[in-house]
Amino acid sequence: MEKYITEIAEAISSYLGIDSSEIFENIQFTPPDKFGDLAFPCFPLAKKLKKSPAQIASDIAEKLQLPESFEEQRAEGPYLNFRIKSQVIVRDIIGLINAQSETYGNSEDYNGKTVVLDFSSPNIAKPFGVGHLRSTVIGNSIKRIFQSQGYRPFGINHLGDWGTQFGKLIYAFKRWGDEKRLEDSPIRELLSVYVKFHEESEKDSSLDDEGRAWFKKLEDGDTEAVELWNRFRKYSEEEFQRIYERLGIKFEYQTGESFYNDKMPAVVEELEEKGLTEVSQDALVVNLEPYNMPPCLIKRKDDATLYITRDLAAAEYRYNNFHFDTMLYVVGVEQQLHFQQLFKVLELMGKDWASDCRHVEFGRIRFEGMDLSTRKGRVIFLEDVLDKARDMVARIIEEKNPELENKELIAEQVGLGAVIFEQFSSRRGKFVTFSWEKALNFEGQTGPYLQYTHARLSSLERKFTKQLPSEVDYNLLTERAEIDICKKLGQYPLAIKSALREYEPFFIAVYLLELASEFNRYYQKTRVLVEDEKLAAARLTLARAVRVTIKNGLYLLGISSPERM
RNA sequence: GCCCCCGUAGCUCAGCUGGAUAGAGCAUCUGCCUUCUAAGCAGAGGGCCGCAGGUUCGAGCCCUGCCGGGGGUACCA
Repeated sequence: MEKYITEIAEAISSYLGIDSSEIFENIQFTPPDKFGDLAFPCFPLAKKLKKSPAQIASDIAEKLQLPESFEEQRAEGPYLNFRIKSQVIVRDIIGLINAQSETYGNSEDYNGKTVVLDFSSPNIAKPFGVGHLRSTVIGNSIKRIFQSQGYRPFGINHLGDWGTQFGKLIYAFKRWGDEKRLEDSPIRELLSVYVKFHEESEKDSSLDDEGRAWFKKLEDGDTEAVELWNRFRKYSEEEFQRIYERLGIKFEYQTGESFYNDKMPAVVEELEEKGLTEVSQDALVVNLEPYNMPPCLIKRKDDATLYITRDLAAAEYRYNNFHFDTMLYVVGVEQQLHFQQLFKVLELMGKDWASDCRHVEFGRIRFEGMDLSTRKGRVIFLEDVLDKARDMVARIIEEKNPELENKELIAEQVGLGAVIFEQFSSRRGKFVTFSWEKALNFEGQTGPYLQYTHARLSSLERKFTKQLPSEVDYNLLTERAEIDICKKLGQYPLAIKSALREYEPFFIAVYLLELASEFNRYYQKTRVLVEDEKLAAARLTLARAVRVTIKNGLYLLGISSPERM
């Protein structure tokens, strides 16, 4: 599609003597079914040329040499509209998708660049709840999107394996925990003592000091504390690993916060050397008042470190080791201030790469109007959600397609498709309310809808038993719907580019739904495998282009595309 | 108190750097399975785009105020 926009931009540019990139920016898609395909609104030129937009449009329309891929240009009020030659677009797009297949949509725009993504990052010793799903799934998708455009990605699972909460947990386990229960069901036992701790600390705030004291011991290497912490960590990692495997997610690094323990003193020293720190209320802070922010706490009054201290060390370490061009933190909005402080302190330290760091924030998952809260024990285990989705799909398969092979595998893939896709059903900044009804919906704008479309198209290809002619005659695709589908297919690379620009996988989800829906409308009333073999071949090629594009797009979202379901 | 985000159809959300008649899905109602998977398709109803001003040739989108909701705000992450 970009190719055509460029053609127009260059033609108008040489006609008017204006920079073509400026025109390129202004060219837009027309509202569907009217006014051709691409439009150039003439409003911005009105002042410069001292003529009305409508006048400018008709002037250009009359005199401009029609760019070669177009069959028509006309002025419609203040808009100059262009219609692409349908044979050209059909040949170009289907030809391209056929040739590129699995790589359609990929580009080398960012070859040689490196991106670091900090995502998922659950806290150890706590269950992996639906709350963690968002960062995990969004981060994974952004990673794939960046990779598809040439970036070399480093996905880092910055496990929350350090901090005061572990002091609390150690204290709580020593006081209320049970060895046997820990052996049998580690995460549930840890959750239960953690919840107990927060119940009790409501009544007796001295418990918080106990927790802090145990964290201090842990940081100082106390044997008992370290031994318990190690066990908590081991149990959690086993649980997480199981879930990541199910979701098909891999990290280049699983370096949690504790990894940076020995790297913090250097950062603290550097801050002090650069004169950025001061002691306030017995704590070591960086004063950020000039920037309208509360002070950034580097060390507590008992000398123990804080979250941000570890993040500073981590950022420095990552820059030194990966030399990233961009670093993305896929973390909830509620940590916005934390990241503003982090980036500001890095900037004050003179790290010029601070401006390459970005907080990709997303809205939290709520449950029935309330926030999920680990502290209060309000958790929905992600595994339970995935299991339920899988079982529900299995039931539907039993009902609709009992002959299906590999039922369990496909039920799992489709269940995951539903749960994952739901995370892309609105912009990432939105808060989402978890409901079983939505998570287990397989109709309408859902993952299974796309997977189903893909499966039907796969089946179509299986049913075409004849040999595809080596030269498919694209000129046979003359129906309006067929040409429109090609135009839509051509927009796929643009959807990826805007998804990348705004760290917004949602754009790809929307695009795929539009594509699938447009194709399904066509497919409902037009038979593909017709008697006329040449026509059948041409339509089948179109169908395959749609299937491949859906599959590629679903991959970028982290969803698999079964061929039968 | 201060800072940030949100308010569009009954519900959940789109609406690209302001641009051509505000769009989907769910839910409700009505049709379509002797032909490529009905997890599909077609159709219907449903909107002072929170309220009030302002900027502009043009505002759901930008600015100001107000109302309503959410989040953050020094020893949690």
